Amino acid sequence: MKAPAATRRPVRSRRGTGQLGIHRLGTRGRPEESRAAILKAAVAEFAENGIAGARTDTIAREARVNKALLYYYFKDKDALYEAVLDHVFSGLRARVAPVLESKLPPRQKILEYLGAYFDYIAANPRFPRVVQAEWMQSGTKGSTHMRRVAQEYFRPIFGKVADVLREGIEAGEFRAVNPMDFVPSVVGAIIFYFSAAPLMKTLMKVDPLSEERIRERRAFVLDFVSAALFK
Amino acid sequence: MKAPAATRRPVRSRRGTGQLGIHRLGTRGRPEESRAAILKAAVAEFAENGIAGARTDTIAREARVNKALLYYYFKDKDALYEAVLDHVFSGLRARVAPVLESKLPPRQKILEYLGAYFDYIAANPRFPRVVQAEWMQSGTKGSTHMRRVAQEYFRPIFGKVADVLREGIEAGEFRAVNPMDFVPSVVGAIIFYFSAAPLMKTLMKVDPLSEERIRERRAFVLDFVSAALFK
DNA sequence: TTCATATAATTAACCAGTTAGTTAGATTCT
DNA sequence: AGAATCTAACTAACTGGTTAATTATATGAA
Repeated sequence: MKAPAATRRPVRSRRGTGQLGIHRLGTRGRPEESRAAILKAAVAEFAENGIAGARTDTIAREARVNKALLYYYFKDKDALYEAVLDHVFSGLRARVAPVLESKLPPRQKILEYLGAYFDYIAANPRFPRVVQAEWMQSGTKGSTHMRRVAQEYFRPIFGKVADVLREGIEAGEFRAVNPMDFVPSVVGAIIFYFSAAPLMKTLMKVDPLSEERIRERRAFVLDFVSAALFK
Repeated sequence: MKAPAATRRPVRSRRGTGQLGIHRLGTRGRPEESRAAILKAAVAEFAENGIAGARTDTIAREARVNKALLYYYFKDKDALYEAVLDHVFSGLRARVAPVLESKLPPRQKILEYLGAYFDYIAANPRFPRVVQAEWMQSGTKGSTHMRRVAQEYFRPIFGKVADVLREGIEAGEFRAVNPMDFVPSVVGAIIFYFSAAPLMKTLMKVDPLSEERIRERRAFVLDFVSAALFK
């Protein structure tokens, strides 16, 4: 049976979340905030569930915004993910590039680079997971924006690190390492700790993400790489 | 004209897809093979698309088996994934545990351990991705079998590596490292290279997975860790 | 040897729940 | 008024999982 069509009355304004108090972002909210809230919620959701596992409904709900607004700001789920990637990597580049462009001597430059990298990840421990979600897609599949991200962020940074290494090696300060080996090794060491943290937590007494532990970890990474790279 | 019916010789084994050569797995084929084919296809699919992104239809198709058969052998998608995890980790343990239980002196033992680990991953470069898919789920979510896998595989191996480290440190051969730092660092260095390989491929000339490159990479990892750990 | 029966292996067809994305409009700001 | 921001309600397509039937093999009684 269908309801009498005539009854369809103009809904009027029955707005508000239903919850009181909480001033929602929609309806006259600063659009910047809405967009930012969506992006932030997306980071969390993609990190937690991967690309395919992320739910746009959840992202919208978590951002306290109607799902359609999400599609107002972002073309589709994939574009949203792309925006998340850009957010993550532009942040990383912002911390790391200045160091690599500075005039420090090779030793310090490498150490500062590692430190900056580490600090950025430590401040955003969810990021490695967001990124790994992308790598998984990048096998045979097209993954167009994977390539873009690589070009835009990785290549220049990689190039600069390679330069520093060459410099240090030529100066006789570094052992002869291939950047293609060195970079993924140190990045892997930095990133892996954080992406494995939840798992580690289940089998150690220590909280792997406690402030104190992170300090210790940072010192270890710098020392470990120093010992491995410096002559 | 049709051949005289009398010639109808006992068909014997006409199992075959209709395609020649390829004896299909279905229709009363050796069940072992079917199960194995499903598992193999599942590894590939999970590695490529993550847990949520993996399609049971695709797995079945790729295994040349009806989807219902997949559910005949495995309770559900999650159980299948669990089986994949067991497959991967029991393989790893099989290579690594004997080394750690041997009577080698600490130095060699660590090197052999790293080598065995590396070789296993190198022989199965998809595995890291399968595992990372799981870690992503393990945030706030229950991820019951994550804990199980950690208990069953990681803890014992971790414990043994920690023992070797302690031994080496006490003997004055190793620098004093916390296993909680050392293990994720080296594992990260090993794994990361392979999970990042597709991405690296897009921005280097060299194929990061070529046999020659892998040999080089292996040597690097052993050397790098040696320099960082040994006094 | 032969035929009936049980059981393991396998499949085609289906379905109910989910989810990305849309539509048509409502508010608010300038 | 007009553009920008925002929403409730809706839908087309997909996907995990099920069901009922089918085929092949083994077993055992006659």
